[in-house]
Amino acid sequence: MLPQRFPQKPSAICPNSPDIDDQACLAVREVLNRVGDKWSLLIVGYLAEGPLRFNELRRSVEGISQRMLTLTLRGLERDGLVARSVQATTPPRVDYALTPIGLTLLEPVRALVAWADQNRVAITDARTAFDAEQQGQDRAA
Amino acid sequence: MLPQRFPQKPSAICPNSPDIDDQACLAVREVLNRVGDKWSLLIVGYLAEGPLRFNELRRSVEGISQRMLTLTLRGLERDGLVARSVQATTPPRVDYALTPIGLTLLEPVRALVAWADQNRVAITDARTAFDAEQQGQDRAA
DNA sequence: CCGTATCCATTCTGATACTG
DNA sequence: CAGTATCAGAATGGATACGG
Repeated sequence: MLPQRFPQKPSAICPNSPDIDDQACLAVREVLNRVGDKWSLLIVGYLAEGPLRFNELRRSVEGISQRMLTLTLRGLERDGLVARSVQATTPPRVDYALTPIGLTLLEPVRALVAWADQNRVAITDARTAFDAEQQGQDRAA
Repeated sequence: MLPQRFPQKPSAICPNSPDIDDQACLAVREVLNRVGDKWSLLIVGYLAEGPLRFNELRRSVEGISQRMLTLTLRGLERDGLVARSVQATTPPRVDYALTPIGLTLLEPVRALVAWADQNRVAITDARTAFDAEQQGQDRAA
């Protein structure tokens, strides 16, 4: 409802429909932020095959620290993408599983991953070419 | 070819096909890293409607600093997603446009954005509920 | 087993000032 | 107009130690 000095919106990010406002833009970026961090997608990927316990995830996601696993799981749980269930046995057993929403996330994520996979060679080549050209520029100067 | 202590791979991130190796996993995460940063998708979104000059982008992408616009554009250019064309007039005119690869990125990105848009309310609600529950936990302790 | 707390290094980002 | 350089603060991530 606030006056917009820059009413133009990026079609890829926020479809130009009347009921998509700046709030949606922000929400989209927040979601992308979560999904784009270092571990979230990897964890969602592992959970796609079924629930896993904390230390099972820790062993699966090679290289992740305990701290980051906890933090990332909390984030996913907070957003309602992952469910945490505790059985108060000794020792305690904690399972993590995708929620229904978490499951639906899998589809667009897979599309993006497929794109990344299809274009990774082209991207690597582009990087190499770009870096080589930069080198040349520096020498020319 | 190296022995893998953890051969299991996240299906969402790395499809379990024989010719997708750990390199692909890394490449995918690199791509996701680029796409997941603060400004890239926003810029790709604006360029989806056609080429734009540097300062046109600056005015469109509200809140971006000159520095970050430069850096993000360089990154996208390096990855071959955006093309930079200079006309050496005075003052110089520099146009940025999506490359063919950049254009193909738009489709999976739109799918993710659509998901984010469809689920943003649920996610916001989940966050509120989670935070409220955390508050309760703190008080209970 | 499943965390939390603390500390530290690295990276990212924005503000500002300056150049061809 | 289209950048680059420099600096400071914020955010991110890892290592380690400790607690329920």
